[in-house]
Amino acid sequence: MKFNKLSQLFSDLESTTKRLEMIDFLSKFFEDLKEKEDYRDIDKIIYLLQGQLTPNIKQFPKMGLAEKMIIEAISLHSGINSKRIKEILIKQGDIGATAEFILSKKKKQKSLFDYNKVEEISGSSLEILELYSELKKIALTEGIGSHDTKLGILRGLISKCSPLETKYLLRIITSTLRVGVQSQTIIEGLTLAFTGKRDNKGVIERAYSLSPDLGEISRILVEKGLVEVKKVDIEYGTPILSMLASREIYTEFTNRLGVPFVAEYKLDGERLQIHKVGENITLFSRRLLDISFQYPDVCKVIRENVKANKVIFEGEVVAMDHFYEKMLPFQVLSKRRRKFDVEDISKEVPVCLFVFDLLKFGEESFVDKSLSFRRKKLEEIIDEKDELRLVKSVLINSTEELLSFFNTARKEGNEGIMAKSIQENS
DNA sequence: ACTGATGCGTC
DNA sequence: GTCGGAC
DNA sequence: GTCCGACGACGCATCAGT
Repeated sequence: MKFNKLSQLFSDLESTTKRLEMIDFLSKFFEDLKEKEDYRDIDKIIYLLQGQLTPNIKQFPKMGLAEKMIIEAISLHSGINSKRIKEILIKQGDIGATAEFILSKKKKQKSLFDYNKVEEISGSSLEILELYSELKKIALTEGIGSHDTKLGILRGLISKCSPLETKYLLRIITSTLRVGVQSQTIIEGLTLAFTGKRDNKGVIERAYSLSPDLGEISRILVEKGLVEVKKVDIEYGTPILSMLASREIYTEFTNRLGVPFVAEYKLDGERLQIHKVGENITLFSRRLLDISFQYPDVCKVIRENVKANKVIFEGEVVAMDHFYEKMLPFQVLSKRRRKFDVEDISKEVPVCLFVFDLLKFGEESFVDKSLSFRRKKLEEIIDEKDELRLVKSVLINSTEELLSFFNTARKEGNEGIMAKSIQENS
């Protein structure tokens, strides 16, 4: 598929704020692929729609280009100095629109002198595959001179793009595509186009949350059907999407959840999803980056104190004082977010992993098991240590109990508390 | 070898 | 992480 | 209530320029 077709979709999506209309644009676009049975680029199209090059679970580098660098690129390409471009940027509001504005002027001028380059001017020839491989090159370029190399590749791309295409190209590069759709809306569009019924959304949503690669899910859907999408399950080595909490006044907990419910400390640290396969420990961040290298001490304590050959679980890693008595605030932990001198800093800033959930044990998925069942299993398999504990969790029966739990939580340096329903399906 | 600008990812 | 807009 | 995007603080990595 040509990039101009995708650009047109971006443009359509951007033209409305109505979700239903966006879903309609998406499903029409997908139905067109369906008619032509042209699924070759489906995964790449999905990634680009998400404003990304690869799904988060692929540990692929970022572009390393953002607004300031793009201004340089536009400047080089158009001959307009960067100060002037910044002025236009303020007026236009975004870097993509700025480029579109400048280029459409320039190309008009150019066409007066150079009739031979009509194709270049219309910019309609760029294949998504080519765009994609060039973008990958930009992301993979590193080291001395990488700056210029990246800009060089980008200039090449811009010269093959129409102003409209350039607009979205630059937005993709700067991670500001913002056409109003993200995973949930894309899933709706896919569901409608390829299953005909919006009710099937849950199937795709579930598959995506357990294997967060929407490009791959789409491919399964179009090539093998919904039946195969249903079979997608949590796997070792593939991090699942994090369940996010929402903020609420804690006195509202009883109203919403009824009693009893479970309350846990909300810790001021960094969330980790841990995959243990034998001696092999992988730690994933909330955005599914593999950050195992950052916490060798955590990996070690898991290796030695989690009595399960294969297991996936979640916890919050928190900075501790040297006696492992007091939890320290997030800023202290953030010193651990580094690539070099990892061993030194891990001695300087000790941490404790507070485990709070179990996702898979052996070959058995725990994602649909009840909270108490998951907790019980965790208690069985984890030998608590200074550096590895289960998060404090209690059953709350009354407002009085809630109040006192909240107060102790705050006293001990927590951010607050988490409330979890004890219903089976949550 | 050092510094500032830029980019990135956590909360 | 928070916030607010659109639906 | 759901979804998306705009926003901020902080610390570290990388690279260009010197």
